[in-house]
Amino acid sequence: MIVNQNIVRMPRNAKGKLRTQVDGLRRVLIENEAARLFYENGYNATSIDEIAKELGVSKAVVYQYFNSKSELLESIIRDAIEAGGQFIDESVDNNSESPTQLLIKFAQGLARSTIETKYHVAIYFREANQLPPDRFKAIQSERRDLNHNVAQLIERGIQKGEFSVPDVDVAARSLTGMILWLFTWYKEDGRLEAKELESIFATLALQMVGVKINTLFQ
Amino acid sequence: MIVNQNIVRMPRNAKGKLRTQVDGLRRVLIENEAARLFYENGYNATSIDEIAKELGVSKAVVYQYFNSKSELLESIIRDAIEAGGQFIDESVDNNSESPTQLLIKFAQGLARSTIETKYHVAIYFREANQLPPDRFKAIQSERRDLNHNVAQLIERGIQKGEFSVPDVDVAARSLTGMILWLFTWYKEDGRLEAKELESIFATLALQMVGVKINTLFQ
DNA sequence: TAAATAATATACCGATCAGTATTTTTAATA
DNA sequence: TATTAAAAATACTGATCGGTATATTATTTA
Repeated sequence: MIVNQNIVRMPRNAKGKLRTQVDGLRRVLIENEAARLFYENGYNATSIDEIAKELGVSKAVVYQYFNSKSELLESIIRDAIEAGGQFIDESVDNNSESPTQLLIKFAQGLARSTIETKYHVAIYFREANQLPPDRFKAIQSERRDLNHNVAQLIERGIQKGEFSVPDVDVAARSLTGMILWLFTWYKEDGRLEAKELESIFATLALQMVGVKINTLFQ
Repeated sequence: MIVNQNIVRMPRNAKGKLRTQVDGLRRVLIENEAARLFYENGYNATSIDEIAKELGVSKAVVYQYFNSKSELLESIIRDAIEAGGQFIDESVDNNSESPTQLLIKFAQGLARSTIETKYHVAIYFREANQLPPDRFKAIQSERRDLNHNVAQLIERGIQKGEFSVPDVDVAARSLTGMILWLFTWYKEDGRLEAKELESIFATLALQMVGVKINTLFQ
């Protein structure tokens, strides 16, 4: 969630529902600013003071919403996983569409999500091991699940005679990797629009899993 | 260069050629230990004292071989780029082999190199922006060159009617990205041998660039 | 074996920073 | 307007660390 607005002082009369909304908004603003700074300067090289200063507040405010620096990091990483994971989750229980159709949706969705949450994704892959060991392990297992689901999609495509790959697991990792790789090179002001990139990745994904052209129009 | 040996005290009678060799070996040993620790704990979270301690020496020894912590980081990153870049360099001036053959060699070579220098590659992508700005820019431009060369190879494949991709530049980035992605998941004790992985990536690469099966046997 | 010096270890300095305790400011309300 | 308490700023602490200056150890050689 990107909100183009400065953080404001919390009004004392914010009660009940309004209180919850204001709290939620401020939490998001803090997290997004932290994400920007972690992305640009690195997690360890960014101080809480710096984040607060960018928001025009003191670090006491940051500590009202996050109990520690690592909690802030974990929140950013969880957002990245959730944003990227939703598209494969949607396909895993979908039996009405063909694996080819589901793969197209997945590639497009993951590309779009990676572009939209580029900072979060980059921080996930660069800084996840800065989390406390138990939190890091929790994150890792969620990632395995995601990969498992992509592999399952490819597997079904093979069974239906639509796909052909030399190794399902490596193909699944390569597929997600090639799209997530966007976070290392995507620039807002680049040659291609997000929409065009989505379409390009869908095609590359289909080619990678060896889709038979004739199944596209059957 | 991985050397399975502890760092030793520099003998005072090491002169001339021997001196150079001992110096070189110790430099490599320090760099590799630093790479392991940077990989596992992060650049900023690793102290020079820690690196020295792992090697059984004091940090004064580290500072004999590297003038600063960032110089150590730059050396690791340069090694990663050189290791990965050599395979595309080899193909760029090669006109005797077909783009298909060159792509196979590139995919295999990059996969092998990524596996062998996994720590270095990971550090490159995670920590490069911790370098001083001018050093970081120098590194970035070398990476652009690599991508340019891969794009050129794909371009030639298209001209010869062997490949077909929706966008040359995105295909080039996706190709290298999918293979480099290995650094995020490859484990020494995994299901597949390095040799098998090389072969799998060669096939996935060919499929990704839409190689026509008939050109493989023509 | 003593002098000399290369190699290395130790001690130290200044700066940074996460997290917390204390003080100040703000604004609702009586 | 005075009181009160929530919200935020400020001040502070203990620990870490890059880099350097000084001290110590080892080894060659006279």
